[in-house]
Amino acid sequence: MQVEKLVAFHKTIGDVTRIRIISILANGPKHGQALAGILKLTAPTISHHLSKLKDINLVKDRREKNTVYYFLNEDVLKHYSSALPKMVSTKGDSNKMDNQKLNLEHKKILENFYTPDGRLKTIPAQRKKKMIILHHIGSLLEKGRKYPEKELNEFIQSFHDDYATIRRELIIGSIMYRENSIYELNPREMWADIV
Amino acid sequence: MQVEKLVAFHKTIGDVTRIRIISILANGPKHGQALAGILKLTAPTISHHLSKLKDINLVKDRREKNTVYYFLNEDVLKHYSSALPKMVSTKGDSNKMDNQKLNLEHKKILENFYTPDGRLKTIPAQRKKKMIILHHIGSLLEKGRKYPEKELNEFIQSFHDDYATIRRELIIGSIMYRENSIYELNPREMWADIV
DNA sequence: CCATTAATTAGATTATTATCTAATTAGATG
DNA sequence: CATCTAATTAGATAATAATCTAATTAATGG
Repeated sequence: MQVEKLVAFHKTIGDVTRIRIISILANGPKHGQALAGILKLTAPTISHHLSKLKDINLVKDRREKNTVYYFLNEDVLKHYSSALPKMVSTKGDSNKMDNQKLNLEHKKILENFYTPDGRLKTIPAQRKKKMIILHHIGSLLEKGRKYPEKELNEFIQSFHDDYATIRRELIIGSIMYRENSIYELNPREMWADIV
Repeated sequence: MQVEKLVAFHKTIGDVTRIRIISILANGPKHGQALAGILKLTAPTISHHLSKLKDINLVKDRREKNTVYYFLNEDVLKHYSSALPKMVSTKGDSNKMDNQKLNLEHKKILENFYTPDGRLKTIPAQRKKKMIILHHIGSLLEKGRKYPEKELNEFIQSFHDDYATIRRELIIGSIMYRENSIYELNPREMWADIV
């Protein structure tokens, strides 16, 4: 999924007239004049909106004699509507834990070291616990993305003020690698292209 | 569900920067500076977008010391994302038939009198069949909405050219009622406010 | 070929909005 | 109280887009 398409979908849906058109077409195909009549808009305006809806493949048309019937492609609607919620629950902390059936021990450790706001209380001293935390932080970075050191610092700082230590640990634990002060994560996460 | 809210939701989501913010917040809370750093935008710009996201309740915040943490309200995301697909499958002809376990006889009658495009071939002469067709047309109108006669004509005309007859039949069959040339349907359909 | 009807395109207007800089507010801390 | 940092607000600019009228294209039917 490219972000642009997802954005285009929502941008197209985010208009009262187009939502009304979708709502009408949900009852079955209609031709342009009918839509214009129901919505009290001119034909060119309807044409304009239909063209946008066709751009994202949400509406298809079929000519019959002189008039063109427009109808919904429900698959597109379902596909893009579910994209964001799916992303959030795949990517989000707690849900991901559930998905991966992360064992309770890990769960507890994360809960113990994080405030409810997602900040680290302290950096675990125990190696095992520390690795769990580091992997977790890593899981929140984006695969394939190159992070300048300054940017990585800022990111880590949203968890803990001692970003230097954590940054070093990420390298030592080989969760990230560095090249000319540019940091990158090992591939793990989907949705890399969004952030 | 008011249309305005649904539109506002999609309009808000339909922006690259805001999608990216959502994607970031899917990993857990972040503060404004962090977002600005990651997205390489200024603080006021981030503030602007967060304010829009807060308007639709998709993002909440909590102050901690001097910095404000923003986090996603996933319920809102799921709620509004599912609204349109739900509407389409509830409202759409074939699906509604399935839902209501409309018996095969009705189904056949509807199929016999409708073209695949949703236009009426003829008005059934048999009373029973006529009522099935009329109820079906009524089911495509919106509960609680007042239809001026002209508008109702246009709507009916998208099914059949003889709108006068059908309009009269809708009244006789008490599917609609009229007051000062304003027509209204008996409550039946959800999503009344969209079309 | 001409007339009709439906749909699209062109062009103009108006409204909305994403982004920036500069100024302001709000807390925290020395 | 003075200072620092984070966030918001104000105001400006430039881009996008919704809608209309007028003109054009497409297909049908006599």
